[in-house]
Amino acid sequence: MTEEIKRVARRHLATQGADLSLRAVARELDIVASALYRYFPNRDALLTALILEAYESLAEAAVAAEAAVDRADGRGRWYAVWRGVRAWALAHPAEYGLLYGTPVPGYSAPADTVTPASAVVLLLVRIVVDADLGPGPVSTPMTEPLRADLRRLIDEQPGDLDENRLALIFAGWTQLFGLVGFEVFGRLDQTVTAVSDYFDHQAALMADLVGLPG
Amino acid sequence: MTEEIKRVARRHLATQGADLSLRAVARELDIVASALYRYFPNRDALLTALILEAYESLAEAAVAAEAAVDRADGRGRWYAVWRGVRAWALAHPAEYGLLYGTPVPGYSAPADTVTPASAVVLLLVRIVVDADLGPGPVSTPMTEPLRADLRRLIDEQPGDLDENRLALIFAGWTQLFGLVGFEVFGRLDQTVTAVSDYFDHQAALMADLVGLPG
DNA sequence: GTCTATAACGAGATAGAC
DNA sequence: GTCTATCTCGTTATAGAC
Repeated sequence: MTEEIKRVARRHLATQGADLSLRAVARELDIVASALYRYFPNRDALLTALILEAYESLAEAAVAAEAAVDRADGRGRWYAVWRGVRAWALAHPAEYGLLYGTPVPGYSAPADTVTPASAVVLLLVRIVVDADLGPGPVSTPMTEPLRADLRRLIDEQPGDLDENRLALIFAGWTQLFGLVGFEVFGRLDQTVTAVSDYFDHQAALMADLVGLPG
Repeated sequence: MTEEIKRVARRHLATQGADLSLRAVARELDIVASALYRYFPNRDALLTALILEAYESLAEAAVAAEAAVDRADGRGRWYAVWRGVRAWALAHPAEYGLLYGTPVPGYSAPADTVTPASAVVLLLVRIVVDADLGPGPVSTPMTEPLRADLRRLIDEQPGDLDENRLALIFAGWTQLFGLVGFEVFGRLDQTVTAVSDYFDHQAALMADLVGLPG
């Protein structure tokens, strides 16, 4: 039954936009709204469940796309993650909005969502680590607090990576979700028409910036 | 009176998150909620007015920040726009969400919002044009449809610019709003603590990528 | 015990009559 | 401008069915 509720709620999100109505979900299940409270203590709990599911779904899509590429082809893996994230977002725009759009008013994400939220960027990090590029170029000096932040993140991960390279990966990560957000939220509509080409081209630009050979 | 309503609504957006309650606005104005319909046909019309105002406010902030820098200092002007956009977004998070977050369900932005929405990217373009960098590096080949898109955009603008350079500027533009979105929507919270330093560093990385000297 | 329905509260957007 | 009425919503207390 919990699964059934989530399934319907997910579909409502997909068709109706960010508004999720408990009453509408219950109506479709031929159930009264208050009956939902047997399965979820409140609306936020249902939202949290949907958010966690969405993070996992996105991560699965990205991992699956990336896994289909030859391990030695770092640039191919990079492109695969980018395209995988974009394809998932276009197929699940409302869920994408839930994850990366305006936070739901009055809703604060529990701490459990931090780990699944970082799956994609970790994938990008792994690709670059596998490429074994050596220390990154010191294009711009870092302040000490920033360097400490990045070192801390590097220490949590296996493999060889320095702060400069990580900053470049983060640029790629921000670019990826910035671009997908622009497209999903319609902010590209009157500007670029060849969106797929544009996306691929930007993916290549950022792969260059990160230093992936190819 | 219309101005009064907008003023109060803007303040409500700023303090209360994305939820805009007509009743709350009316309550504060000591009138009844339905009286608002004398000035705005519905909630969406009020939203449209707020969105247009927000675009203008953001553009003004960016222009003002950029105007304070020596015309010859391209990199300084680039940084000023980035910091100006970030400062505005942090000061007006709900309005930022209105402009760049999840689209309001059932609300579609009228065409009037296209021009004010492009003010910031035009500012970035102008800075790069003023730097007179010559043709950009052909880092990655473009498809013909993409090249046509970019040429069309270039033709709408004065100055000397080629497609490759414009693609790099767009990367900077996406990066800027991706980064600001991450911060405003709290997606950076458990990752980077020295956010200002991180932001400045990314601004420098993208200025390098675009080719601004300094 | 476990689930569901009924009814209610307070909040909201909106339409129409005055 | 107001007031009233109708619709939505999340949520809870309570009562009843299996």
